Amino acid sequence: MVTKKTKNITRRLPPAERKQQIVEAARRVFIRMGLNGARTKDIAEEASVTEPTLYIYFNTKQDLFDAAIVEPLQKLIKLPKMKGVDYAEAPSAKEKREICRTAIKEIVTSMADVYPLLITAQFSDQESGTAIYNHNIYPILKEIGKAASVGFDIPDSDYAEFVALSTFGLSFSIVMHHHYMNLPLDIDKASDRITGLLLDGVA
Amino acid sequence: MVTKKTKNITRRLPPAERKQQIVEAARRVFIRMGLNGARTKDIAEEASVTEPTLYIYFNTKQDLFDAAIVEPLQKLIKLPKMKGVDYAEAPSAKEKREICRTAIKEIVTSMADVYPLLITAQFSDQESGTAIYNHNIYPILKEIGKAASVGFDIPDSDYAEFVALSTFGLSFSIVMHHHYMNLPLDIDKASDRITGLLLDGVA
Amino acid sequence: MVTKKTKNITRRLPPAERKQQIVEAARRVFIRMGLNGARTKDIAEEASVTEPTLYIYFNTKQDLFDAAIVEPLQKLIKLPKMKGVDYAEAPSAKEKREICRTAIKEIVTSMADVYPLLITAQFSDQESGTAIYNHNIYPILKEIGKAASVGFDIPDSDYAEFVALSTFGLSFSIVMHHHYMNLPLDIDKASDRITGLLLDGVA
Amino acid sequence: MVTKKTKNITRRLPPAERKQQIVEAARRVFIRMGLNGARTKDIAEEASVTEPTLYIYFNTKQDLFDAAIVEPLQKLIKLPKMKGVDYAEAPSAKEKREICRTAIKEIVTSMADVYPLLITAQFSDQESGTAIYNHNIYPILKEIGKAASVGFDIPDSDYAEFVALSTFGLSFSIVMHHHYMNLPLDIDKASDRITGLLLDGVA
DNA sequence: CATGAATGAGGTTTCATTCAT
DNA sequence: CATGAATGAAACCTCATTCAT
Repeated sequence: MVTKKTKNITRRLPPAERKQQIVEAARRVFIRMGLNGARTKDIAEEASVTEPTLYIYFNTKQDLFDAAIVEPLQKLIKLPKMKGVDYAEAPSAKEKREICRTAIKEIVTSMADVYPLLITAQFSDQESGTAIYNHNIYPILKEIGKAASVGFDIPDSDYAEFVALSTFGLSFSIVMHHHYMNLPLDIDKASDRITGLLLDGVA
Repeated sequence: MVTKKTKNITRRLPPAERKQQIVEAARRVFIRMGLNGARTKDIAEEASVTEPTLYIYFNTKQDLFDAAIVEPLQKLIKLPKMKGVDYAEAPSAKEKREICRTAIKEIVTSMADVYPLLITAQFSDQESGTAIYNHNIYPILKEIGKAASVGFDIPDSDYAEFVALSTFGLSFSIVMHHHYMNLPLDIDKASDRITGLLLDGVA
Repeated sequence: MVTKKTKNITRRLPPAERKQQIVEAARRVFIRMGLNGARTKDIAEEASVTEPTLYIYFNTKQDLFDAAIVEPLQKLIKLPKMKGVDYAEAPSAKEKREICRTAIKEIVTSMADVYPLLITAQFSDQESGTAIYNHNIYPILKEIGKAASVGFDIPDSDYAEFVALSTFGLSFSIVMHHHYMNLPLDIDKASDRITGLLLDGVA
Repeated sequence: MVTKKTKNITRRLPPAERKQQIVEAARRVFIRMGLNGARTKDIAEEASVTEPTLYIYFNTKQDLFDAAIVEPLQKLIKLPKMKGVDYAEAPSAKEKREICRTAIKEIVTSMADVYPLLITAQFSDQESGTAIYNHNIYPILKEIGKAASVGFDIPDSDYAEFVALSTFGLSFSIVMHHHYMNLPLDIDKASDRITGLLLDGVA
């Protein structure tokens, strides 16, 4: 008697699900290995499909990278909706501080989500790094700068940009630290500290 | 008339010079393309030698990467000698501020030099990123933290670490900005601003 | 009119067949050129596949060498089942002689099959030659020696070993001769002569 | 004070000596690694010279191989001067046996010297193997055959050739055994045994 | 004569991608 | 839709050999 061999991999998934599965697998591998270090073979294995299947859903490895890393990065990086207007209208210092804290918490939260994508996309090579910075990061910084400009009442747009950059740098370094030390990130604590630093300097 | 053919590339350089030339070419290419994106062919062309010549001086591409990126990174990253002791002894607030400014200027200067190496080594893949962070970056941060702890009179070592991390993040983001916007970096101005932020918060 | 281009090589063979095809091609090339003289390019051409295809079925050239030369050598070299026991029990001289002739015929037959593999594996370099001799040839010789010891009633195991070695040498040289002179080998005639020489010396 | 660096390698040897030194080094390396496995780098190191120096004395690696392996092989392989004539004239059986033993001793001695060269040249690839066999080995075998034909009074030249081949095979296998088992070869004992086998068969 | 520096040609192996089923 | 088989292109690296000193 011959028994039919059955593979343990999922066959004939609905296209959307399969695509999702591939994108997520690709993301994990790209984050681990970078664009050029990742092998389509590894992505396929991670997604429990064969390599040709990748090419049903994506034309090239670069497309897959875009779908797995660049697009979600762009989506996530837009999220923090600055409430500069509200901020300007807040009368008391205490309220101002609270609004600021909330905004920074949003930024830190976003950074925590975005960090692996960011460093994967941003630092894969100089050219795409520059592109990402110009098209995706800098515009956000300018928005944050504007909000800061209104919120902190900074007329000097150059200094406002510096403040925005600082917010980015502070969030980035905190998340980086927890990332490489493999520590859980207490977002509230981090946001509080960053807010404190920004408003008053080192305690 | 037949003229003797002469190649326009420099032949028969002393080993030390040739090696230097190769290392510098490799650095440029690795910074542009990353470890996995860089091609030995490109490095050879950039250095005006043939590929086999690379292998006279280095056994593998990885060795070349180490010599071109990792080793100088490690050398440069050690430079900023924190003067926490001096700082503690400084009596007046004004003097303290000045010492702090000097220290930060050193850090920013170092960051400006180190930035391309840092992102090339740190973000080529997760594994080496973690290694670099643990062996090269975090120890420095702890030193800066100690200096900050003494200088700012911070008893909480966790918070001191946060301050060190902040210094890193602020320098990093400023240098990053100028790097991708292809702008010259005014180190004095940047240091002043960072110092101001750290000591007093946003103006 | 444009006709669909079709390659004249067999595509999409079942793996077992393709592997077999590659192994056989590799064997021919290795026998012709030796391990270090053989080029994967030549093997691929001989097998009517491209070089990468070789690496689907074998990890390295050495693996291919093992599969094409070493493994069949080990398999074939085991075949001659000595019938020393039968031999001892054979009563008459005539029967003894016949049993001896049969055994030697088996050895010569085996040698004829094995010869190209043997010299390819044995004489590619000193190290592997020694390994093959110790692991594959000498054990067989010891077995033959034991059979001879029983069959010819030789108490001196050292002399029995010499007899075994002689059988090997006689078969080897005969097969070698026909191999290089490109002559067909008459196994019966060869076996008869060797048997005669071993039992009675030069006629 | 700068001291002049002095290399520890011998410079400016008389050409003949230097050539000799290179040939011997090459021989050792070729015997160990085979023609295609040997690296000119290894040969140069073994000879304590640099690679270009090899090319002062030899045009190609193949030339060096010929000088180191093929030529000495051809020289040594000619040595055993068969004394077939003497043999025919020897009257008594005992004298005949003694002359035979002497001849075989010469062959075994020659084989012991020649063995490493023989397998290196003969089995590096099929083509050169065939060439060596036809030009260097077979002619000798024919001579030995003629001597045997006279000495043993064998009219059948085909059988005489078989006897010559047998002498070769017996010597070869004995020397091979001692070579791979790394045992000293007792030439007298080996010659006695081979003589005995050839004249009388297994004792 | 001998070498240090360099290279042309080519080796094995990898990888993203395609084709036929 | 998914795969098993195969490949073109090119990667890293090696090696015999040459050139200028």
